[in-house]
Amino acid sequence: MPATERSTRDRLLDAFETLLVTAGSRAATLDAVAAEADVSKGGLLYHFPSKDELVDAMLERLREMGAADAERMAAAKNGPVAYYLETSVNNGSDFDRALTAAARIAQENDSRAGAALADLRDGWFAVLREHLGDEALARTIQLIGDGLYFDDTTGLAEKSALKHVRAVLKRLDVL
Amino acid sequence: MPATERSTRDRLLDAFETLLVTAGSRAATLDAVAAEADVSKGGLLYHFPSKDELVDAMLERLREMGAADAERMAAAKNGPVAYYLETSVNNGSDFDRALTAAARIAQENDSRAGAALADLRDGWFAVLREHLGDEALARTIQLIGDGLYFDDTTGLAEKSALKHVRAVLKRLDVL
DNA sequence: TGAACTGTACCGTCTGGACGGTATAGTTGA
DNA sequence: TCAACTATACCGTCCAGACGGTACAGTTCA
Repeated sequence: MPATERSTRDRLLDAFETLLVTAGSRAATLDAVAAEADVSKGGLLYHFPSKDELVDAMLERLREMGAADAERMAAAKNGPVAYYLETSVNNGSDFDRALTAAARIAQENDSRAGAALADLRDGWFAVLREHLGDEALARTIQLIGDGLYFDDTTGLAEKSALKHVRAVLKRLDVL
Repeated sequence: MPATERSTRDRLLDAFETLLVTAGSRAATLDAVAAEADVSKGGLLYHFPSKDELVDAMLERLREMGAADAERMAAAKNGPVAYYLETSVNNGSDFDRALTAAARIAQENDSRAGAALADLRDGWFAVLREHLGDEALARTIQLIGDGLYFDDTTGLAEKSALKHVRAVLKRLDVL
């Protein structure tokens, strides 16, 4: 196991996420995932004996990334709110991709994915609420973040959205 | 076309939407749609010769509902903002179902569905902006609506979210 | 030391079922 | 009579998953 390269296992999870994000869950077949990762189907099934376990592994990796993100948010230089809003718009990061992939699966009524997303959201909200000391404001900012994220993932993001949000939050003395 | 009952055509579109919303696009097969609507598969294909035309008809019906909704919003008794926020949370209405169904399809990278959703959003934004005379505020409120909608459709809506948003918007003298 | 063996990491093929769509013959009610 | 269906059979394709290999790096032990 050389530490220098991305492992086959990770490459398979990357490929699964990429297909979910760029083409939807219908297109994320085992064959397609294997091809995207340049691995044979047999190789994929060696690492993940079923599609279900592929999903589980993806969500597990997402949870790890989410916990790390909440920590970075709490310690962010310009404060948690600015960090949260900036990271709510899609940067093309691994974390964004994992998040969007999980949302795709959640929409197929997968309770595991729904639970993972809920836990991530709870983590962010805890930081916002702790920092602001104001539940109404924390909830509202979280909704704005959700809106930014939703617009991005549905491909209809308004470029100036973040600028407008900042202007309004300044009126509320939050930024 | 008797006005007293829902036509078979409408029942088929209803069934298609219901399956998309409750089980995701993978589950919305032609067989499943026909069964949900209590129509034979042949009957379904009589009305919609292909799945593509079923999608087109659904989006067309959505656009009609959307235009009517924007009109109601502009003329709402308590103002467009209150109307917009209230209708951003899922009421289980036909319109909500159609909207969510279209979002499901849009996420499978269907450009028709994406365009339909974009047009709906543009309609709402025009009303918000006209009423508020403030682009930053209009964009922010639209983002909050998007957030409310997103949370509902991913099954993790916070019950008190609307109340909190109202409190914050009052501080901004919007409500 | 080196033959026998073990475990890990794959590859390529096959099967059974589901899905979209076609076809066609028959039924029902205005 | 004719539009609006029902019912059933079928076809080609795609997909999840099972299966039987292969390659090869270590380990064991006589």
